[in-house]
Amino acid sequence: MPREKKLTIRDIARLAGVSRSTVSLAINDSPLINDRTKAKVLKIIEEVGYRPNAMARGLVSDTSGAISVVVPPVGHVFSDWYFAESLSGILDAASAADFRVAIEIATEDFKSGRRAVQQFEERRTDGLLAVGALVTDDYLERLLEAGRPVMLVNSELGRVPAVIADNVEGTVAIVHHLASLRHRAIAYIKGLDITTTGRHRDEGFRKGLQLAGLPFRDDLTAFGDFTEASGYEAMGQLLDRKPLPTAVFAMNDMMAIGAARRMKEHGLLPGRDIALVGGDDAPLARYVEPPLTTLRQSMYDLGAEAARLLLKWIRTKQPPPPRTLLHTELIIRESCGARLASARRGGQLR
Amino acid sequence: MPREKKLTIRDIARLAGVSRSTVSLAINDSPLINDRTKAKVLKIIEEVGYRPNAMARGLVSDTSGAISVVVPPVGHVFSDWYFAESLSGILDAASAADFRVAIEIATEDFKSGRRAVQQFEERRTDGLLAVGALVTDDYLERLLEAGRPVMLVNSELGRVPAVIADNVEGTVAIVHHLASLRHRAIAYIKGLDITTTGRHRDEGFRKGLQLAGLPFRDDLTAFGDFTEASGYEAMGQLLDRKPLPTAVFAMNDMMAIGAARRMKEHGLLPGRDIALVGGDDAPLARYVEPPLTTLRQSMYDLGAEAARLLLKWIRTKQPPPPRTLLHTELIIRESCGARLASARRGGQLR
DNA sequence: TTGTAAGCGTTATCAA
DNA sequence: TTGATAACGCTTACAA
Repeated sequence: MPREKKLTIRDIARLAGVSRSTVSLAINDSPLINDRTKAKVLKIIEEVGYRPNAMARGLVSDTSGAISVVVPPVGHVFSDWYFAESLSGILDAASAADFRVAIEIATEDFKSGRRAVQQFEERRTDGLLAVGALVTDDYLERLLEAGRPVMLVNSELGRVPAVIADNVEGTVAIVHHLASLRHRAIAYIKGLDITTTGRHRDEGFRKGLQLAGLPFRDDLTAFGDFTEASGYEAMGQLLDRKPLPTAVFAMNDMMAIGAARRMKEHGLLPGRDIALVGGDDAPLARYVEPPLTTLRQSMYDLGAEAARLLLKWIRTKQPPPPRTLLHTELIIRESCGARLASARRGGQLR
Repeated sequence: MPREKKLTIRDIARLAGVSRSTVSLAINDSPLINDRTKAKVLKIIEEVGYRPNAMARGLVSDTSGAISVVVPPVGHVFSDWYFAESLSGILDAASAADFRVAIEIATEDFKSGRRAVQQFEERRTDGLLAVGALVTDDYLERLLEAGRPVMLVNSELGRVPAVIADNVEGTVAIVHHLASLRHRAIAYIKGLDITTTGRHRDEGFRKGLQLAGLPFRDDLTAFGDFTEASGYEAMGQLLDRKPLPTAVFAMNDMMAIGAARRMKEHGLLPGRDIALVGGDDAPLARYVEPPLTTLRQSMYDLGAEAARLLLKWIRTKQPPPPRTLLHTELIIRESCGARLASARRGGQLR
């Protein structure tokens, strides 16, 4: 069992026969140091396996070399893949810049501001990234006002810089697609108004109808809360309408999946008897039957881009632009793959 | 914009009219300090919103107050939910103990040992938790030998302490269940040998057959790599067997889902014509058709328990027991819900 | 019970 | 180009 070696910069200085400050210059690749001296010092550092103490460095530089990612508490409307994918993007971008990533849970305690502010005041973090923040999370705005580097991943909140998916444009594309399939009566399963994504999809849906020359129909609108169960319930209401809508847009995939279950219980097969579109491109979307047409927003890309902007902000002290939009992509699968006319002929999909 | 206040222990000392060390004693709730003095100091700290600099504290105490979680690089055999659930458990347990959690990606660079060791040598982390480590990740053993607190979540590796699900017992229960449904010819879709979970399920499957008095049949064994596609392929091979097996055990859910797809293409409905069991209880398992019978191992519990043991290790300097087993649970759903006899009568499930 | 002073391991300033 | 030396903000003997 190798004994706990605890090398410091003094040891290196002694071994190299130079002073501590010379070692420091070598470590930090300063132009003030002679190449020969630097090489000699670095060689010794390599040999003995010395690593500078991050705490001591941080104490002097007043930085931590870490950013925090705030995630919603478990049980939130965003399911795991959403968080996991954005975290992957954040991790990759941060690691590339040699930053560490710490995770924080957005408990009420944290959001009340106390704990969030503390992370900065204790110099534990250099910046903060909020994934899946709600429009009610105003603690982020307070951090921003206090001059802290704070960014949002796929949500909007006051003047806090954000990287978001262009769900308005994407949902317009959904309606356009349905309209091009000759659908005139498009039902709508709307989610909650607390997420930016939801609000943008609502905006896009209405805009899309307008562009297609279709009216927004309250009688074809039902409400859910982003869960599978709420989609099932909402679809139940829509099935009472006469005549039935020929297409349904559910604001997210889980509600769409719930709606599909209700449709099938009612003897209607999505994609053959009725068109169904969701949103998110959750992993599940391609496995349900029939596979779900949906709107893909790459959470990985959103997370990575947000991390890059945050790190640049930390480095340069210059805040990024308030909004960075990333494209969404309409993923067409069997749940609305066929034209309405051919669907009516009862053609088997898949 | 409130200006950047940067309070130090000196400011508090001055405001409270005491010395810096007295403030320190108050912060750390020392018994050496007078209650009145402590109250006075803490009141001022509260009022002005002072927070001790974590770097300075860490420099003195030689601890970071953070643990690292090492996760496999994206694209690994474990899908996102696996990581996301265990991370949730780890986060909850660590937060409860007022520890922070930093994420590291197990890149080759990291695993080579250099980066992993550096995290400790730079005093950035007090302990390390590896989720989904492979049996080839021997850098963890080297860390352990160097006296670092290191634990495994649901894998085994040398003498590194681990918290794992009892997949042997669980898989025995699967075979027992199938045998009790009168299945005698149980086909087997085996995954890779690089995961502990896989090896334990293999062990449990063989043990289960033995207990049921059934032979292990090479001719009913096919191989996959834990992916949906590989399950699909493996099932294709098994469908060539005459007579067909009446039941199939796939080592994990994704392979089982692939197998189900192949069965259906072949005109066989899992749960009616053939019994199918997977493993993991992935979120997807309950949404596929028919819903999949599977073996649940709570990754949340495994993560939380591992974090608790790691933190205790850090606190007490006493390593935990080498193995902590957590129970698995057989989740019976439609894919093998009926007895073979009734299934043969063609009864509609669900 | 409180205060003084000596570190902790770096970086930065300023002479040499 | 290099080497003393003074911060950085805190904890902890040791003294008072």
